[in-house]
Amino acid sequence: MNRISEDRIPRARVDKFAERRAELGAAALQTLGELGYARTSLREIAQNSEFSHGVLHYYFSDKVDLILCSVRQYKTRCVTRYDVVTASASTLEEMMDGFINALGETVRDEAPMHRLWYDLRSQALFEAAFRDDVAELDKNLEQMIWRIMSRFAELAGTSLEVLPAVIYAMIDGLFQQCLLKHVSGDAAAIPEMQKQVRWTISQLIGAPLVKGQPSKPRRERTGRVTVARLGKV
Amino acid sequence: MNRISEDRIPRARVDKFAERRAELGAAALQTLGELGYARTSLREIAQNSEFSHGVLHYYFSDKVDLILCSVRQYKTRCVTRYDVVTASASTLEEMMDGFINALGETVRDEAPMHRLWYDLRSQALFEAAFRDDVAELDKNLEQMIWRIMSRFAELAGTSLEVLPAVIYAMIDGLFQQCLLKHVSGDAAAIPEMQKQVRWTISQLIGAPLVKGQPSKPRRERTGRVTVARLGKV
DNA sequence: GTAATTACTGGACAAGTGTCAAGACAGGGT
DNA sequence: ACCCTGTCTTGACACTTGTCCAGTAATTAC
Repeated sequence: MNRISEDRIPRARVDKFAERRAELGAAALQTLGELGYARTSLREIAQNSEFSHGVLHYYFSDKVDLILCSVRQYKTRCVTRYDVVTASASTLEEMMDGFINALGETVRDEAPMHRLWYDLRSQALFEAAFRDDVAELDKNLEQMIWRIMSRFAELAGTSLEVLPAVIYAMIDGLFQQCLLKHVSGDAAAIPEMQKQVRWTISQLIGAPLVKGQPSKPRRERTGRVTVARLGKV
Repeated sequence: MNRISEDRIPRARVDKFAERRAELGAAALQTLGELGYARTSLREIAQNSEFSHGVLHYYFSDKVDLILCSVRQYKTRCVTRYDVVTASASTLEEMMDGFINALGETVRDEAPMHRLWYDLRSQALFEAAFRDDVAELDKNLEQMIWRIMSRFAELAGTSLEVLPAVIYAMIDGLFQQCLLKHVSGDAAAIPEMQKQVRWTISQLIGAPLVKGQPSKPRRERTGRVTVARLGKV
């Protein structure tokens, strides 16, 4: 019989049940990161675990239940990813280097997990069942970025003149651009993104951290108006 | 026999062939916008056209060929979406209102097309076949945003101190956040996004267009540092 | 007109999908 | 010894998928 529809279960069994759910959720997470949502099947997930495909319907009511479970695991793993940097840095330079390095490492080492996140966020645009979890995770990520930027401002002795949603959009957008280039084989994607983020943050907190950066970047003609351009970093 | 593998075809037939490809590509575009990539099948696409499912393999070598064709159609439709605003505006206020309104209308009227775009961009993170087209479209969108922002700067008599990729990331990120909220039924999503974009652009060009906006936004405690917050707009 | 080529249909195919259920296997309690 | 209960496997189901093809209708060439 299916356990998930029951109640009145001894405490120890509940733990073991939840444990196995987490185990299968991890297998789902791995598979989704490798193949993407559109190409992930239950049998493929089971093959990435040590069980057969039938067990999935013993621990999960259906496919959506399983995927939501794995998304929630991803969430807890992800939203505190950079808090250690925030906590340990005591100077602006240390903070900047730590954050930039952590960003680069994330793209390099955890590309599958993050492309999965972007995939699921897109799925939420079509599938209502994903929206609540995606919205909550998105909010948590925005808050994480906001904590980091607040720490930057604190270390710089300034205050942030920008909305949390805007900063999040910026960092997230640059990260996403970088991720696509990175998985496309562009080796320069990560340092380029790091340069952009470094430059952007230094602009936001009004304290140029970019060495050799002129206060007014040199200009060149682009279309009908003279535009700023990133100097040598 | 399959036409697409042949050559030496009269000029008139080539046109008609391309015409039907475009027609079927449009049907694919509509279907993808409604269902998303993961749930779109060839039979579903054919049902949104006036032909049977078999015809798709007469005009397209396979599913990827068809989808790429539809993506390229989307591209040409999309990348000049806001150029009319840029061209017609002669004052900063006019430009701002025009752009903000156009953004809102896009979310309201063309949500399916744009969630499809985000879906396909996510697919490109997994499927190499999509990467070239997605990268090119992404670049064109960045340039479109850059043209708009350049026009803003021109009208404001200032120059932009920010990278094209960063502005694009910002606008795109805010748009994406808004789109998710909008399809989730949040009626405030569009005006909220419009407020954010208006505020952001006015910050970037150093000319506050937000009526009643104090030069220094009022502060409140959030966590460990005093942070800026959006004033009444 | 007829013949040839193009355009399209509808059904078939194998492979893969989510879902489910009957049974196997273990372990403990009685 | 037995049954009972929680786990897990195996195989099946109804269905969908992309792909292909024999055959037909429509169009063009002559």
